[in-house]
Amino acid sequence: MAVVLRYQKVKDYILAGLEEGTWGVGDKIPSESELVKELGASRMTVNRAVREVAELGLLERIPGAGTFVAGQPKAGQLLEVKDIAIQIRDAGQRHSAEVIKLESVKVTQELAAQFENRNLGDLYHSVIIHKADDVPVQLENRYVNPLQDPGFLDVDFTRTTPTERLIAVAPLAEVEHTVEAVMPTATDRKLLELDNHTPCLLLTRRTWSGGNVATYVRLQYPGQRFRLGTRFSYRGGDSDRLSTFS
Amino acid sequence: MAVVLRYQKVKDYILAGLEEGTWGVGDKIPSESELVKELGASRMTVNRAVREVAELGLLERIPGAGTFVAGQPKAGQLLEVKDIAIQIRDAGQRHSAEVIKLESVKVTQELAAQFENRNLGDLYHSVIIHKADDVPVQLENRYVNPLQDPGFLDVDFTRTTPTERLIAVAPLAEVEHTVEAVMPTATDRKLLELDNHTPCLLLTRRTWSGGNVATYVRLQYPGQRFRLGTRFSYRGGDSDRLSTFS
DNA sequence: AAGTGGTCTAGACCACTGC
DNA sequence: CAGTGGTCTAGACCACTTT
Repeated sequence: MAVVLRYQKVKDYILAGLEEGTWGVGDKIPSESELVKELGASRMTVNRAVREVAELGLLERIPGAGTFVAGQPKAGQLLEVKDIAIQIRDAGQRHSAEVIKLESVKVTQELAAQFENRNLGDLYHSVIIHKADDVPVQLENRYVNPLQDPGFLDVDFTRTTPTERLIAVAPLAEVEHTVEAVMPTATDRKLLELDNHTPCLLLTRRTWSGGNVATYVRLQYPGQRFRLGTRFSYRGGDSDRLSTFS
Repeated sequence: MAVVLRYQKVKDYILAGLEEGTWGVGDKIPSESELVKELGASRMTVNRAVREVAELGLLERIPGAGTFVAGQPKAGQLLEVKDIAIQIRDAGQRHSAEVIKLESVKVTQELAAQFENRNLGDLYHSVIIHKADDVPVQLENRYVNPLQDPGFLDVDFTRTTPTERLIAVAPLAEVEHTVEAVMPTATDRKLLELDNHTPCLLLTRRTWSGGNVATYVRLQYPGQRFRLGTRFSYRGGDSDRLSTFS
């Protein structure tokens, strides 16, 4: 028999009540001291349990007043974006990369905006096609702040990925993500070996390190060959990634 | 002066060390008892701090061995999907809904698969266009398990959203999300008032309640008018949603 | 004034790892 | 074996809300 953790028991008690509708949206659930009495755990333990359920977005805690069932729970985190090479290998396929560009470029107005107008000199620019079993699945278009990684242009990106490189070099402090649907440009279409009618998932990411924008990336995934997703359970806690190639 | 919480101080100490590169990827950070000595907090407090940083994906804890700097931190949660009506209102726009269909339908083979083969009778089906200031921004195509909400067909969805309704009726236990890029069908294109060349973001969601699939939804967002995103800071903890209409 | 959540402490026992 | 993280307790003080 598996030993059941005490704070997990308390969490289960609350989650069961929520699922069975013992308390409806907006209702007040038992206070910490009541749960201490009912369940025989210490207050620290009860507090941790309730705090963790609240972090899922299922409860709202109001100091001085009580703990209430939340109306609009977080839908659960979606799209945990991992390094593409790892994603491909996790799916049991062979990752390979083709370096299209690896160069220093002048800062355009758009790039200056993305990098928040710091008076930087040139930027490093890389364009890489990532393939799963020789089929293109991601077009990576990346701009890197040279201050964060002066040696970026000398790396062999058929052997390592820019993501891997930058994590080792510049520990990140902040991340911004955006997802949208786009039609690829003619050049991008050729690189991804697509026909005229296939839309792409465009994932844009900016990362900060030491107060500066470290990198600005545009990741394009062919709509037909790639899907991102998550399955999330409020009970188990751990979510499965469903990043799938189809 | 803001009072600094003790566990927050410990978190900041660790995060600062990670950001400044005091410890590199794979390195062992000070043990809990060392941090207790260095920072003068109790072990419970230190434990909470380290645990929370580890939950961000920045550290890996190995019982008996130590705490180590993780190689591939989670990129941060992306796309917190909220009810469309709230998203639109948060953006300062007026939400309106047009109900295209609200009916009972026979179960097709594809639907049976999505609902995991339970021998259900018919399913409820709704098609709704959500508009921001009278511009269509989401096409919601939803199937509902009648067992979860027998009264679904009688609701006036120009006044409330299906999401809002179902949260009140069927507390959810599990959520699955998928995102991909697609070209809308001719009918969908008309409903969304789009031209021939605009791709859509397709967000598919299934929710479970009491062991059964409660609802299966396909949400289509015109690529040009909608983007989803998040900005996430490891320090502050709270992330900003960037769901934007453009 | 009573109740609530938010935090913190100084101990404790356990299972596990590494030497 | 000593060190590590994982958990738990029984107190405590505080600021706040509700009555």
